[in-house]
Order: sequence, then C-alpha cells, then structure tokens
Amino acid sequence: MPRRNGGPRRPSVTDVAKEAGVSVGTVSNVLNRPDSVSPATRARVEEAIEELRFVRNASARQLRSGEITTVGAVVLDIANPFFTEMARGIEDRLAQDDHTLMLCSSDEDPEREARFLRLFEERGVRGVIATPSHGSLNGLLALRERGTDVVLLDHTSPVPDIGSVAVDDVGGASLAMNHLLDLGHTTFVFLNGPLTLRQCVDRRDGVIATLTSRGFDPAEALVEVNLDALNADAADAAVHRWLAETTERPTAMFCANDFTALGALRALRDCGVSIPGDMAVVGYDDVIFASMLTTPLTSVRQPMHTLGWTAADMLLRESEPGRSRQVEFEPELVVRASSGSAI
Amino acid sequence: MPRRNGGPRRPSVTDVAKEAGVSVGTVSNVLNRPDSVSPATRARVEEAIEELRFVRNASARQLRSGEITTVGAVVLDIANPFFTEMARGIEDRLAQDDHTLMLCSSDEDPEREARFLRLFEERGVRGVIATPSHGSLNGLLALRERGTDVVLLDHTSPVPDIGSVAVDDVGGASLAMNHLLDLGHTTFVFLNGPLTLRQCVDRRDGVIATLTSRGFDPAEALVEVNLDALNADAADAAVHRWLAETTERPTAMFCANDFTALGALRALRDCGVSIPGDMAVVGYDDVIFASMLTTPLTSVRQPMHTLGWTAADMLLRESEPGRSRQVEFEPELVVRASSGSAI
DNA sequence: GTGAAAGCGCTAACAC
DNA sequence: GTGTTAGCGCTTTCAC
Repeated sequence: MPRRNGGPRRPSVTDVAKEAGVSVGTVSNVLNRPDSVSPATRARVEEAIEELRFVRNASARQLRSGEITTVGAVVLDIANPFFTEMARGIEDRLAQDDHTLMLCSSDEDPEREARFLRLFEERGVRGVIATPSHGSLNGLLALRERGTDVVLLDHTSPVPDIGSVAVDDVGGASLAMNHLLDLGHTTFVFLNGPLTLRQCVDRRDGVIATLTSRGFDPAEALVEVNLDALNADAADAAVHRWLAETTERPTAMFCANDFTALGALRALRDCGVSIPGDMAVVGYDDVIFASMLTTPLTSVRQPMHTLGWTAADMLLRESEPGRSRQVEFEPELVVRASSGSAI
Repeated sequence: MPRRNGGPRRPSVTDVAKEAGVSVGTVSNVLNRPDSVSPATRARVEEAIEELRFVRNASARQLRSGEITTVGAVVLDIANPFFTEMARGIEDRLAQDDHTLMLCSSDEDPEREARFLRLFEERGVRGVIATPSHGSLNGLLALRERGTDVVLLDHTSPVPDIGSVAVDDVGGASLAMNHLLDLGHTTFVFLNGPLTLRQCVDRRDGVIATLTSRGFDPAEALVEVNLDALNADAADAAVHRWLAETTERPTAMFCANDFTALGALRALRDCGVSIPGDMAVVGYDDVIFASMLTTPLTSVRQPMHTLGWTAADMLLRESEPGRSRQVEFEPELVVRASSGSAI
C-alpha cells in the first residue's frame, strides 16, 4: 500500500507532521486523543491533514495497536435471501460498535470456505461467523483452537466453547402441522428435500412428532414425497408424478421450503386442484415473494435478521463470561390465503 | 492483532525461525520463494510452521510489501438479488487473480456509502467497485483523485478516468415494447416508478421512442401509471385504482420491474382480468421467481453476473492503457406465458 | 503539551 | 542458500 495505484506515495503521518511543523507523536495524538493536544496545534495538524488529504493506513495501525474492527462471515449462498437477511442483521449489530463486515459465499464448497477462513485469519479479524457447509466443522474448530473467535449460524454448535445461533426446525414443522390440524385436516402430504440436509431431517421429525402427539398414525395420515433438491422445478415434477398415481388425495400439503411450495402450487393448479379449496398449502422460510403470489402463501418464518444480529452480538461479547452460548430461536407461522379457513 | 483473542500471542516468523533453527529471512523465503531454499531447510521450516500453527499476518505483509489482494464493493441493497448476482460476478473474476471481495450495502444512504469508502481507503484496497447512490458521485470522484481506482456499476461514468459498466435501459424498454407491438398490441399501459430514478427515466424514454418509431402517437396509444416506489404493494394499489376509473382498457402492460409486475398481476386477477388473454404483461429484471409464477412472467433480463465480472476485470486491468472504459451491455428479452401469443 | 524513539511482523536488499 | 538488517506507517511509552 505504500504507493497510490499508479500514482505518488500516499501521505503518511510523517508528511503531516512535517507540514504542520510538529512531531509524529503529536499527529497521532490528534488522530487518537485530540483532547490531549492544545487547540492551536490541533488546528494546525488538522489543516495539514486536510491539505495533504491524509488518510490513515489501517494496516500499520492494526499492526502496531492490534485494533481490530473487522468481522468475517461465510454464508452458504449469497444469492439466497435467507442468508442476505442474516447478513444485514450481522451488519446492523456490528455498526453499533463501529465494526464492519467482510462477507463471503462458500457456495457449500468446503474448499472455498477454507480459503476464506484462512484469509480472515491472516487478516486478524475480530472473529468469524459461519454457516458451516457439509463436513466443514473441523476447519472452524481448528480456527477457534488457534485463537480466533467463532460463532456458528443456522447450526447448533457441537462444542461448548463455540457459540451458535440456530432456529428450531422441529418446532417450525410443528407450527405448520398444528395449523393444518387446527383447520380440521386429517390427511397430509409432506413434500420434503433430501435427508442429508439437517433442516429436512429436523422438519420431518417435527411433522411425525406433531401428528403422533395429536393422535394420528403417521403411517396412515401422512404421505411423504421426497425431492432430490429443494427447488421449484423438482417440486413441480414430483407433484405432477404423484398426482397422476394417487387415488385418495390428502387435503393438506406441507412443503420443506417456499421454493418447493411454489413448484407444488404450479403443478396443483396445472392439474386443476384449487388452492386452498381442494388442497391447503404451507411453505417454509417466508421468502419475499411468498406474500406476493396469486394466492399468498402461508409459511413458517424464521427470524433471519435477528439470527444475524444475535450471532454478531455474541461474537462482540465473546470475552464476557458465563453467558448462554447456544441460542435457539423459535420460528413463527405467517398465515395467508393458501391454507384457507377451517374446513 | 499481536495477541490471539483472549489467548497467547500468535506465533510470528521469528518464532518459526527459532523453532526451525534458521533466520527469519529464510522463513520468509520459504513462504514467498520456496524454490530458493534447499529442500532440507524448507522441510524443517515447514515442519516448524505446522508445529506452531503459524499463520501469516496480513497487515504486516501489506505494510511491508504493498501487496494488495482485496477489492471493496458497495452496492445499493445487498438483499436484492440483482446486486448479489453482480457481486457473484465480481467475486468470480477476482478469484481468478486470487483477489477477494469485501462487500458492503449502502442502502442508498450516501453517509453509509461514504463510511465504507473511507474504510476501504484506509485498508488500502486494490480498488473500489460501487453502484453510486443518489448524489454520491462526488465522494467516488474524490476517492479516485486521491489515488484509489474506482469502477462504477450500473451507472455510466461522467468522467473519462473512471471506468463504468452499465446496461442500456432505453434499449431494454424497447425490447419489451417491440415484443408487445410484434404480438399485435396497439394500446399500452406503462407502470413506472419515480422519475427521480435514472432507470425509470431511461426506460420511459425507451417506451416513448419505440412507440414513436413504430408509427404510434404515445399520447394516444400509451397510458402511464406512476408509482411512488417500485414494489408490489404500490403496484397492486395503483392498478386497482386505475382499473376502477378506466373505461377503455389497453391490452398490454409493461412494468418498470418484476416486483411491480407481481403487484399488477395480483390486482388484475383480483379484478377478473385474465393474463395474457385480456392483458399481456411484461416485467423487467427477470428475478428468480419470474419464471415460477402461476403464469410465468415475460421479462427483460440484465446480464447481472457479466456486469459484475466485467467491472472486476476492468478494475484488475486498470493499469493497462488504451482500453474502452465505459462499457454498456444490452439486456435480453425472456418470453414466457404472461405475454401470450399474437392476438 | 510536545518530541524522541522503540517496535508491531513482515519482506527484500545485501552480505557472506 | 542462508543470515543480517533496514524500514513499511503507525501508536505508545517515556522524557522533557
């Protein structure tokens, strides 16, 4: 950084000191403890700073004083609103303490994630917030081992000295199912994603548990349709196939996320199944367009902004002792037209 | 950064040198020019690095060598897929040269933007890519003046020594209108946002110009409905109002973006106007859910990933002389069911 | 209230 | 091929 890109050297504290006719110590004092400098000298120094367009060098500053105001975050997919909402939460909390966020997207690629973590560590960030990709937990643990604070997002921590902020997916699925049960439905389809995803496993557990606790036998009352991927096209195709070979159609459907619900809605309408008349539909995530569909979608909302905010808060208070380190939030059901009224 | 967060000091090159029984110069050579070190010593040093879990200090490195591999980007809204797609494009190009992205969201707040720019400058980033918010161009120009390379995104540069990557919004609107004209429509609604936004002005210019060039009098063939904000609810309300007071309804509608198109679709269906039978609808941006609606939406797609990629490419090649510095891309029309077939 | 000087961790120039 | 050393720009004692 000693030279401007293709231009002359950037002015340093020494240049400012020379210009103002003071020592570098005094310049540093003006920068960091202005009250300890006489108004007259301070004015001269500030003038020189202005004159030379001096901008502090953060590298030198951090090297000398150890001051760290950057936090690194790695999320699974920066193009997914679920993660960007959380990022906003992180950013908002960090801004309160004049910290800033360095945001990266791992794309669920453990190698990419490792690369970013190494980068953060070299930069000496204040800490790292990460939504771990499959099997990448070890790298995070090692990072913590080496002295960098770590907070897990959307994933419960397996060890006590790493904090985590997650959402109760079992509870979220219960919310959805209880809602449909309360409306009077007795037969259900559960459109779920691959069981290699923790979220899908947890939500399935919630579905089964709720049915059982309400006196239903899942083997009787529940049809499970499984998808390879949590996207609309996969759901559309699967629902088409399923409708074609089904004789006794349930009256309610719970989808593992809103994208699959979208595909399901399309397929159902294609086949003349009216929503919510013939079939009540509930999604998960409450993404931005859930409320904007022709038939607005009932969905389980996760407190995304709060999740990010809390993770950042936890990181900044890392040094405080005796705090709860594994936080779990409860999701919330947003009822809209797609689940209709009691039948 | 000298200490781990709450722990012991991080090992430095000196520690590694001691452990391996060599000098710091040799350690540095292993790190930066491994070929210049004998295999035996290199092995010893690498062992020591492993043993001590040594991680380079990026601040010291940058301070000394001036090496810079970070690029800063400020976008208007990190929660908007349009910007995150561009960010992915930036990231992908940077990765090719082993650079990394520091991404911030200005929320269209010039003060927030200024804060981030200052931060980037203090960090001595390789350069800055920014989607300028209203009236924030001066800060960017000053930054460039002080020696930091700048590339503008989604905004044409007003000065020759700042590069820019933008999309032709006039042309995009023409694509949409020509499509509707080609289908045989002769009367149109244009659902536009506030004319304080450059995009809205440009798209309006494109609409007017296209109608005129195809022999229509905009005053006759075009109804303009203006919104305060480019979101679905504003569009829904405005379209309801408009439908209530209109007697001669046009057969085609062009919306300034997909969110407004979504609101319009909802209002139209509410009022019994069928899509595309009674009204053909075209949106703008081709956001992810445009293809997933009950009636998939015809939309004007911007090459978002390419925009980001190109901006990053421009920044990395900043030093190369004689290159085109103001790039403008052409959008592309994605035809789907909402605009139907010829009438 | 101000100045002189040490040193953060690293790289690169120069000895050997 | 390896060691020694200066110094990047800054903050921070410690004198005065």
